[in-house]
Amino acid sequence: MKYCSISEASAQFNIPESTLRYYEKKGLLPLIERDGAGRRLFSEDQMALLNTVICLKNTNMPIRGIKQYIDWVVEGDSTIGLRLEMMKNHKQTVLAEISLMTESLEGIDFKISRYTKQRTQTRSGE
Amino acid sequence: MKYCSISEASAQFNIPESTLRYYEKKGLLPLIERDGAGRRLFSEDQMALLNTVICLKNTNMPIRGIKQYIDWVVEGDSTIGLRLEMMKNHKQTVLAEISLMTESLEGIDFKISRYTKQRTQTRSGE
DNA sequence: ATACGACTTAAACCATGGTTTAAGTCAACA
DNA sequence: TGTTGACTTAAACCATGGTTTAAGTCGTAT
Repeated sequence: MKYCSISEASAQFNIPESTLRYYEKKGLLPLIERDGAGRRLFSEDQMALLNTVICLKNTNMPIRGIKQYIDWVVEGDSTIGLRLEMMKNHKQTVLAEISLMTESLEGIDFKISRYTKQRTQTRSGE
Repeated sequence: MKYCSISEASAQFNIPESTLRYYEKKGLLPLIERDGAGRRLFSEDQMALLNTVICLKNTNMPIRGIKQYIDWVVEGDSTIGLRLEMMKNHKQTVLAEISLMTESLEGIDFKISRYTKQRTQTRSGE
């Protein structure tokens, strides 16, 4: 099993070391081992878990939601039902967010096309 | 021309009155008129502008970005080129955000399908 | 005329998600 | 052996985006 230092984990996920320490403190990266000098060792399992944390973060799940999920992962198989329900709910939340952004983007596209015309024709408006 | 009170604007866009006041204070809603008692009057133009502000907010443009845009709107036609450039850039930012979310959603879908199987079969894993 | 509801302000407060700082430890290399 | 670089901690600090509070004003219905 290969281990990563915090700087390697930071580089691989392009996340500041300070953020990784913050995530550990918040309970998003539990059970991280240490070497003899107290330095963090990220196992492959931890790197996979970090990847999951980042997926959830990328989809705007709040820290305490991610923590709940991680707590359930640590708790074991008995929480699979809860995790499944959480992921299904989260997926719906994310799809709604994407829809809202996509819809709002139409308003932006409308401005782009209006401004594109106006720039050459010299007209007025908001 | 019909005018809206702050409570009507709040209801129409489903935004708290406190947030509308905050936006005005931040310069996102300039030139809002007042009645004899000092109460805000939202004209149709202001409601249209508020709609634009909300579009930009829905797509996660920071307040100071929205303010810059609004400042340019107020400044007039000479800023159409700047506004066009801003909206084009913003569109790319939004598309990138949507891509990241969509991509991260795949990791979530993977968990959903794994957990769905595991729930009936009793297996182990993260 | 008075009480109510809707509005006003400035300022304080809050949550979220980090980032930065200060002081210190340790391993390895010159 | 001593200095350098990577790491450690706790705590302070910061930005963003509001929300809440306190105190007061106005118009209208009773």
